[in-house]
Amino acid sequence: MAKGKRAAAMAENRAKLIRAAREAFATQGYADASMDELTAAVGLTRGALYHNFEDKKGLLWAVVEQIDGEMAERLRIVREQAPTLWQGLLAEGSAYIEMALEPEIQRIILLDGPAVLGDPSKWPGENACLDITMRTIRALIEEGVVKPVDVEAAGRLLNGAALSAALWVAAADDPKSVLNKAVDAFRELASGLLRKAV
Amino acid sequence: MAKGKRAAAMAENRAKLIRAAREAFATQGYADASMDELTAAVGLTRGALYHNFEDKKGLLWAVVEQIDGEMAERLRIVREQAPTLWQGLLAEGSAYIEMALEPEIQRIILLDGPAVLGDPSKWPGENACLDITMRTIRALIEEGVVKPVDVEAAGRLLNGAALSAALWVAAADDPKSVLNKAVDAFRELASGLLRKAV
DNA sequence: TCACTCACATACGAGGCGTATGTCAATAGG
DNA sequence: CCTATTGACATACGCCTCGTATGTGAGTGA
Repeated sequence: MAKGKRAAAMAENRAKLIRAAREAFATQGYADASMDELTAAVGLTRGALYHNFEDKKGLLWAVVEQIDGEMAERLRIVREQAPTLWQGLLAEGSAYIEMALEPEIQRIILLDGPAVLGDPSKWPGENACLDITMRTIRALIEEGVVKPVDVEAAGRLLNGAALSAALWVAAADDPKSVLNKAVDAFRELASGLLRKAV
Repeated sequence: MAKGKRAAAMAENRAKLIRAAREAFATQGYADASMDELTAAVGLTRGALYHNFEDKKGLLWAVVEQIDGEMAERLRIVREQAPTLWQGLLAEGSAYIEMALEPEIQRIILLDGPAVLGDPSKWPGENACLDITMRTIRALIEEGVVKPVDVEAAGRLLNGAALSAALWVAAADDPKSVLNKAVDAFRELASGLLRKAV
């Protein structure tokens, strides 16, 4: 029964490397993160890295997948706690904007990810955040609350608006007041999807 | 009067390097563009590069400034040709989406630029595109066509939506039909800013 | 004509990535 | 219980790239 000993150790090391990579990529950026330092920080060498992952890019893939999954889960919870679908959509947008304030998400998911791995919409897990937004919009159209727009188009543009807002807020000198303006503007834009004005 | 001989040659070489950099950065991406190859392609060495620009990043700055200026000029023309301000705003958005189809703009301005140089809103020239959008929105508010929203917030979110749409279109298998959907959705979202629905 | 400047080339060192090779513990089989 | 094999990881090497320090020759002013 001592069969899983090596597999367990390997999973442990994979997790350690991903944890270290999240830290390094978030603080130094992908390009400036040294694989030697990163692996040494958790008591390993680059040997472990190239054995567990394809290459440096492969490690970024793993990190991105993990963070993306966490974000999707958080958005799901926010949406489900809202009293109506429409308010859920708005809450999702706000939550997304606020999440992008976190340096880890901002740097890895919003900046380096697209630059290194290409268009996020083609990431495996298919950008779980977008998926959730689209599902909500589809339901709202069926409810008759939202105009019969193209679901994917609306979802992507809403996400893009939220993303832009997030980057703006993150770079602002006074994030708090800017955050309010951004969320307000997001709601105004989103209301353009409504069948009739509120 | 043969005073400008060296200065003229220098300006020439600067231009050549920027041209080569636009080509290299657009096709290979910033990280994978070799400065040796890039300079050799125009008959120079890295010596010229580090003399004319601060470093590799400095060359990217120069390229970004040039492209940004061109984009702003194109958007200005589009806006001025529209019959009304509101239609000008929509036309700007569409034009922006279409511009992001160009690999050069997509790769350099939308992907590598933010990742390497940081938040575009803090670029010198202050992101001329955004500036134009904001001016238009301000005018529309004064006309009473648009709700009294925060100008910067609305401008940024609109730009973000357009950018997202552009990346989507660029990565699509069928850019043409996707472009239509994207532009439609953009108009719907933008209409959320209107004082009364159209 | 001569000294000086400066735009650019050349030479050098440091560091990073990817791969080929080595090593030792964990398993499987007899 | 002993041995062979696997596989996870470490070590060592080569190649490339960036940035800088130094060299050089054409242009410039007196």
